[in-house]
Amino acid sequence: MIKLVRGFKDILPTETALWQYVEATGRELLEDFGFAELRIPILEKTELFARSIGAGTDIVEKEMYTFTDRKGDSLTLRPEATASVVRAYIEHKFYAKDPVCKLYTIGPMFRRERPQKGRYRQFYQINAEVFGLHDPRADAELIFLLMKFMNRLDLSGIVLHINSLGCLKCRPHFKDDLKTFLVNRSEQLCSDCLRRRDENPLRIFDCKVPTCKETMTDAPSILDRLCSKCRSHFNTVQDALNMSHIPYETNHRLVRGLDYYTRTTFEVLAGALGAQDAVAGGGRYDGLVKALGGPDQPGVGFAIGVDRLIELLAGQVQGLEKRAHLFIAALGDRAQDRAFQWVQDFRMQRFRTEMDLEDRSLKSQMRRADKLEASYVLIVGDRELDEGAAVLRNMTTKEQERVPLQGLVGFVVSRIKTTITGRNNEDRR
RNA sequence: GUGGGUGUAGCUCAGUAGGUAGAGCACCGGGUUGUGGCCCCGGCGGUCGAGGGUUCAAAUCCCUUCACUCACCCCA
Repeated sequence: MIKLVRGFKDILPTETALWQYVEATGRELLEDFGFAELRIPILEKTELFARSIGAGTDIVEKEMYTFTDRKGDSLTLRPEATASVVRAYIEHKFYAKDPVCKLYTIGPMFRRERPQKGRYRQFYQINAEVFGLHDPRADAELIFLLMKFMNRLDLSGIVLHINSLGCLKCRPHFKDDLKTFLVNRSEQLCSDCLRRRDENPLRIFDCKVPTCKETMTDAPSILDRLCSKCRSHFNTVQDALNMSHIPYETNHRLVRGLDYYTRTTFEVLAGALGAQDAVAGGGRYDGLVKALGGPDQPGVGFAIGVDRLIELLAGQVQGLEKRAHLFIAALGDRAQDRAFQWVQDFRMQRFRTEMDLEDRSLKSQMRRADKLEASYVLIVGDRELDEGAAVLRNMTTKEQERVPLQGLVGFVVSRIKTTITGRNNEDRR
C-alpha cells in the first residue's frame, strides 16, 4: 500500500466543516478590515526566500523543500507567505495605484522539520500583510484584528506577547551589549547557545535549557536599548492596544526566527497545544520591500497557524449547526423509480436529500436514515402509490402525516420549512 | 539531525512459564411478513508494521528495518 508522505496529512471529511468555518470567519473579518485576497503560487525561486527570510536562518538552512527543475533553476516550496506576497506587491506595482495596500492569503506552507504535535511538513496559514503605513497604529490595528479573530472563534486560554526588536540603527548596539554580557559566561551556556552567541545572539533568549534561562534573566533587555524613534513607536502600539482593551504582555525575550522583522513583533500562544504553542505570529518588516527590489515601503503582517487553531477548537467541543435534511425510503420498483426523481427534485430545491438505491427492507432504510441524521423521512411503497399519498415522518417528534403525491415536492418543502421555526435555517438556503 | 514511547480487525484495545489470535464499538442481516435510536441473536472482517534468525512450533524470544507519536531543535 502506498502511504502518505511523512509529515503530511489528509484532512478528513469529518474535519473539513471546521476548516471551512475557520477559513470563512477569517475571510469575513479580513474583508471587513479592508483586506483583499491575493492568491500566490506554492513554488518560488529559491533566492526569494534566501534573501527575505535570511540565509542564516534555520528555515532557509535546513528546512526548505528545494529542488532544481529541468532547466536548472533552483525552486522551493514556500516555507512562509510573506516573501511571496512582497514579491507580488513589487511585481504588480501595487504601490503605484495606492501606497497603502492590505492583502491576505490562505494556503499551505512547507517545511521539512521532524513532525510532532502541531508541526507538520505541510501546514496551513492565514496570512495578512499591510504595506505603506509607518504609523504604529497600523501594528495595533493588525493585532486587534488578530485577537478579534480569536474571539470570534471563541478561543480561550490564549495570551498575546508583544515586543520590539528595534531598527537597523539600535539593534546592532543591543547585539553588541548582549555579546559583551555573554563574553565571560561561556560555562553557563549550552553548546547551541555558544554557537548562537556569534551567529545570532538574540536567539539565546528562546533557549529552554534551564542554565541558559537562568543566565539570561540578568541579560540586558532590548526594550531598554531602543532608540527614541523605536521607543515611541512601541509606546504608541501599546497605547493603542490599551485603548482597544486588548490584553497583552510585553516580553523582551520574544525573538522571531526570520531576519526581516523590525520593531514590533508579536505572538499568540496557547498553552493547551503542548510544545508547539504559537498559534499566530507576526511583526513589522520595514526594510523588506526595498531589500527585494521594491520601493522603500514599510510593511506589517501576521500569520495564523490554521492546523494549530483547529486543534484548539477540536479540543473545545463545539457543534457546528447541521442543515435539516430528508431521506426517502422507497419500497419496490415502482416506488424506487418515483423516489429517484423526487430526490433529484428536492436537491434542486436546495434540500439535502438521500435515498437507498438498493431495494432494502424498510427497517434497514430507516436505520440508514437515522444514521444519516435525517430530520424527515418520506415513506413510499406500493400502498402509498395506489392511495395517492405518501407518508412524511418527523424523526424527532415521530409524528407522521400523509402528503398527496400530486405536487409532493413543493408540499414537503413548504411543510418542512414551516415546521422548523426559529433557528436560521431559512437564510441558510 | 538526536532521544523516549508505541505498532494485533475499519476504530479502541486484550492476548508472557512460545502451541498457527480475542473483546467492545463500527459495518451487514435477522428478531418486528412496511417504521430508526434501546435490547437480543447471527454474520463479515486480521500478511499480529516489514524482513531475517532461534525453535518441532513465534503476536510472544533475538537481530535489522520501517512507520506513527511525543520531546529536543525550530516555528505557524
